[in-house]
This record gives sequence, structure tokens and C-alpha cells, in this order.
Amino acid sequence: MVTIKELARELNVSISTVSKALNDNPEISDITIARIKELAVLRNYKPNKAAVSLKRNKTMTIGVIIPDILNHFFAKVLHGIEEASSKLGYNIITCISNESYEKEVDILQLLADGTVDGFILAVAEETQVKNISNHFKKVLDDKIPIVMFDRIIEDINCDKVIIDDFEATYDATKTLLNEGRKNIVLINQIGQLSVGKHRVEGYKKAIEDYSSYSKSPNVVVIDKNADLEQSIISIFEENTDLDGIISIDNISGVTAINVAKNRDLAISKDISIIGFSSDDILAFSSPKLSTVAQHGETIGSTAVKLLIDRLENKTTLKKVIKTVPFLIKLRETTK
Amino acid sequence: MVTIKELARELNVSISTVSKALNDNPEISDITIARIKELAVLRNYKPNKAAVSLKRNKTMTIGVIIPDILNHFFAKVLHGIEEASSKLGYNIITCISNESYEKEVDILQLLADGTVDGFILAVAEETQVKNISNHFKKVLDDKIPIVMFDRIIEDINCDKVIIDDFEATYDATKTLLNEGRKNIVLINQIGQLSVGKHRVEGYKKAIEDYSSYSKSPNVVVIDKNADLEQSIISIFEENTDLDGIISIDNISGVTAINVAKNRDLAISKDISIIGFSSDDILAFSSPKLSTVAQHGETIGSTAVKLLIDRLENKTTLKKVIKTVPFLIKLRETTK
DNA sequence: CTGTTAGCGCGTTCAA
DNA sequence: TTGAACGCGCTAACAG
Repeated sequence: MVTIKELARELNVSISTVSKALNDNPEISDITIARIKELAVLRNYKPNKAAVSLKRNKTMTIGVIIPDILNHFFAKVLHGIEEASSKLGYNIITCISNESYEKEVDILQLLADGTVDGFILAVAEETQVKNISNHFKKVLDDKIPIVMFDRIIEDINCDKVIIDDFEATYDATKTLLNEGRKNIVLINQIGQLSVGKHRVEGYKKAIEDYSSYSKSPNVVVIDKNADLEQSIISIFEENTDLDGIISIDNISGVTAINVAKNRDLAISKDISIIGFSSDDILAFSSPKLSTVAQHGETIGSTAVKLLIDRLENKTTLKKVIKTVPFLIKLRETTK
Repeated sequence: MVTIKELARELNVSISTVSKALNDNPEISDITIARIKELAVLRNYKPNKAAVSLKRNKTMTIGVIIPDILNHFFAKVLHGIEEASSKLGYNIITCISNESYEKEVDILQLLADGTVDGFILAVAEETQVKNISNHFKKVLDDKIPIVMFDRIIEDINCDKVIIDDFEATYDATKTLLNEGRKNIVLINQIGQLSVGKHRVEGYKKAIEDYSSYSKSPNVVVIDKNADLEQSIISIFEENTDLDGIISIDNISGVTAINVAKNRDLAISKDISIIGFSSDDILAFSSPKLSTVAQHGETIGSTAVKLLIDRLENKTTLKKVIKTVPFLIKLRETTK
């Protein structure tokens, strides 16, 4: 790696002249700027990042903590984060908490020493279940900003990006009610997570608000490790007049469609199913599942903009909660 | 962030004493070491990474370039890379080339200035199609090591991690031949990639080697943007006695199973299908597709070990090509 | 317009 | 056993 010093020596000018020239400082004459830049290109000079970081006390790097990269939704968000931050001149350091509280703490510790300027993260499941948040507070106390997305902790005072889960599920349920469905079950495989709770609330509220629906809300919680297909079959068996399903996780909606088909139910005529699945999974259901689109990439890029505004002091206001617009996609359900 | 200097002032010792104490330098008495370390813990002292990098000329950071994070295989490899490197004390900077040659060049340029100590990457599709490799050579000339995985360029002199695609497909084809299949088609949606070519070769060789098979190899190339399901239907229509399919990409095997089912063919009795799909996609085929397991995580962790060995001069030998063991999983195909 | 100097935080001689 | 001084590569205040 060629340094400023070598360029200076080779041109018989001082180190600072080179530095200024490369930064287009008006103090330096056009002619010397040209000479210096020419040589810099020739020698393929690149400013040393570590030195610049040390000097500026800024790393131009964002720490990203993803609970589970094998979850396609998170992969999409990561994609959005990567794209937006590279466009804005920032690098990202990606870490995976594997849904573990301990790993999350380790990562935060490790990166909060000047490795990154700020964090974008979704809270690990274990952390949400145990409801711990001190590690985040400690980081924020050190003036390192955090943007949380999707899985957030409400009483942490930082920027957040979410879709309005309550409203999304409210609207989805309303859609089924307006179709005249009489027995709508919500399938919940992610009850412990904040998003799961909001979605359940939205479902309940929609049913409460709809006076001509005669049943109580029916939330079926399926354990994460249970056999999903079997569990869903049980739901059909226990609810013989089932005609509507809201699936609030990534995959149970698709499974529900398959189960319904195997029971010779006509999707859309006999039963309506709406899920929160992402595109990759939708490819495997036919007819296509109706879904609440979650715009993973948009969530990611929104988080990046929020964080960089904070880092560059464009926002000194109070903390922001951005809700990314969602969309309920009703699929063609001809069979 | 508290610095060495502040610790020194607070204890009325010199900066270098603190530095030595924190690094357990035997020059310093046990008692002062204890005093200094105690305060360091109290003040939550963390050595500044930028300063250390500048001093040591090492960043303890690996640059990872993934062509497409939404591809589950790459997500798994990334998972393996992240896990292994964090265990070994390295951070990873993750970038996504989006299969673009230009983006790949940009990333390499950007990170090869001392931001990272080395690279782990899979070559972008565009780069493989156009068969360009100068950008990699330039990086290697700067003494920055690269480990390529899965999508490799043969004539680049660096460490590589691959599964033996030739042998994997050879064995898969052999499996179908040994079942007595008489008309085996290979479906190829990734013909331009190095892995695709190797897989096709393995298929051809297996058929050549099997004297009692009467047909020529039958490779059907499907365009990336074509309607996969329609294309596969055409294959069935054009090959009425089709009884074996090798799918060498991630998804066409599952689609093939669905098509076969829709045509009332009994999987395993009438037709055998083997694919290269990853777990997440397999969840959506029933009966389960037989697959060649690709061990994404193992590929990732192997790449990390190779790179770090190189970085820490544990390997000064010639370049290594590691083949990660593969496994052909034959699924229960009762219907 | 250009050069000298100092300092970011750290590790490492060399002297005391 | 400790400390002063230097330099990693860079920027910036100040002098010339």
C-alpha cells in the first residue's frame, strides 16, 4: 500500500501538501493538485482507512445484527441495508445473534469499541422472551446510536422501523370478515415476539369491531418445534366449519393451503387464507397465498437512512418510529 | 471511549506502563498490573480498534462477497462464515455483488485498502459469464489473500472451497441408472456457471460409463427468465417415457416433482427425481425430493479456516482446493 | 501557495 | 521496574 509520504517524497513536496491536494483544498495551486493527483492514480494510492478512522473518530461502518439469516425476511432486510449503506458510502459489519441473548450481548460489546459508528438490529428472540434491555441502554449511553427494526423493544429510546403489525392484521382480518367469513382462526407460531403480539391484537380488535360476526376470536398457538402440518390438520378437524385463516408467521399460511387442498376444500370458495409469507416461500403454494407484503428491503433502507441521519446530526430531534407501508396482496384464487 | 492516556493520568503512571500492563508484559510488576487492570475493567476500557489496526497493519476483518443473499445456499454459507470467523476473533464485512461484475470490482476496490485482511467470495454470475478475472489478480498482487467458494475461477491462483460437483452429479446419475431408469434428463438452469458445467459433465460421464443405458445424455437448458413450470411440462410432453430427472439448480427439482404429481406419475415408482435443493425449499415438496446435500455452513467455515491460516502464515504452501464432502439423500418416496 | 508541527490511540524500542 | 520518545498514516492549525 502506497502512502501519502511516499507520494510526497517522490514529488519533492511536503506530506501536508499532498494531503491537501488530494482533498481539493483551495490553498493548493491547480497545477500541483494536478501533478499530485496524477501520481496518486498512477501509484493506485488509497487513503488508509484505519488512519482516517483514527483521525476522524468515525469508521463509516455500521454494525448489523440479524437474529437469523436463514429467515428469508431477514435476508431481504439485510439486502436492503447493504444496498442503501453502500450507496451512502458506509460499510456494514454483519453479525448473527442466532436468536441468543448472550450472543447479542457479545456482539454489542465487541463492536461498540469504535469498530462501528452505530447499529441496526432486530432483537433476538431470547432477549424478547426474557424481556432484557440493559445491554442496549449501555450502548446508547455511550452515544452510539441504534436503529431497531421489526423486532423492537418499546421502552428503549431509539429510532425504530416497523410495519404497523396491528393495522396490517386488522386490515387482513377485516378483509376476511367483509367476504362474509364466519369462522376465522388465527394461527400463531411466533407468539413470544413483539410482532406476534401486535398481530394478534389487530386480529382481535377487527373481530370485536365487526358486530355481525358471532364467534369469539380464536387464536391457536403452535409451538415452534411442533409438527406444523399435523397441528394445522388438527385445527381443521376441531373446526369443521372453518372458512378463514390468518397466518401471522412466514410459513404456516402456505402449509395451511396445502392442508386445505388435501381436504378438498376450494381456496376462496370454501375458505380464505391470508399470511405474512415472503416471496420465496410463496413460490411453493398454488393457488398463491394472499399475503401481507412486508417490504423487507424497504425496512432495511429506511433503517439505514434513519441511522445515518442520526450519525451525521441531521436529526437531533426526539426518536423516530417509522412505519413502512404494508400491502395486502389478494391473489387470484381460481382453482 | 476511555483511552490508555486517561487510565495513566488517573493512576499517575506513564502511558506505556499502562499499555504494557494491559498486555501482560513481564516488565511490569504484578502489583501494578493488577491495579491497572482493575481500573481498566472499572472504566470499561477497550483498545481502540482503529489505532490497533494502524499500528499492527492488521484489521482482523474479513471481506465477504456474496452474489445473492436471497439465495438460501449463500445465506447458509454466510452463516457458516460468520460463525467460524467470530469464533476465531475476526469480524466480517458483508457485501453483495448482486451477480454484477461492476459491483464486484467496486467492492474489491473499496475494501482492498486496508479495510479487510482478506476476502472470501463466490464469483458473480456476470463475471463468470464474461470470464473476467483481472480484478482478482490485482488484489492478489497486493498480497491480499482470497478464498473462493462454490463459484470459482480455475486459473486464479488462490485457495478454493467447493463440493466436487462432477462427482456429486456422477453419483446421482449413477443412482438413477442403478435403479434401472431408461430415460434420464438433466435440467439445467445454471449452465453458465462453473458449478453448472461440472455437474453436466458428471452426468454425461456417468451415462457414458454405463454401458446398458441406450440413450444419449439429454441436457435441457432452461433460460433463467423462462417460466420454469411450463418449461418442465414441455420436457414431460416431449419425453413420454421420461423416468429420471437430475435437477442441478436449487428449485427446478421441486417444481419437477409438482409437475410429475399433476400428471399422476408416482414418484419413485414411475419416475425418480434428484436435485440440489436446500432445506428451506425442500419443505415445500411432498414427497420429499431426493437431494445432493451441499453443506453450506461447512463450506463457509472451511473457507474461514483456510483464509485465516493464510493470514497468520500457517500455510505458506501452494494453494489449496478443499472439497467439502457431499451426500446424496434419498428420501422416503412412499405416496 | 507551501511547509512545519502536533496529535488521533496504541505498541515498542531505548534509557533511566 | 518504569517512563520518555517515536512512529503507524492521516488531517489541520498555524507559520512562512
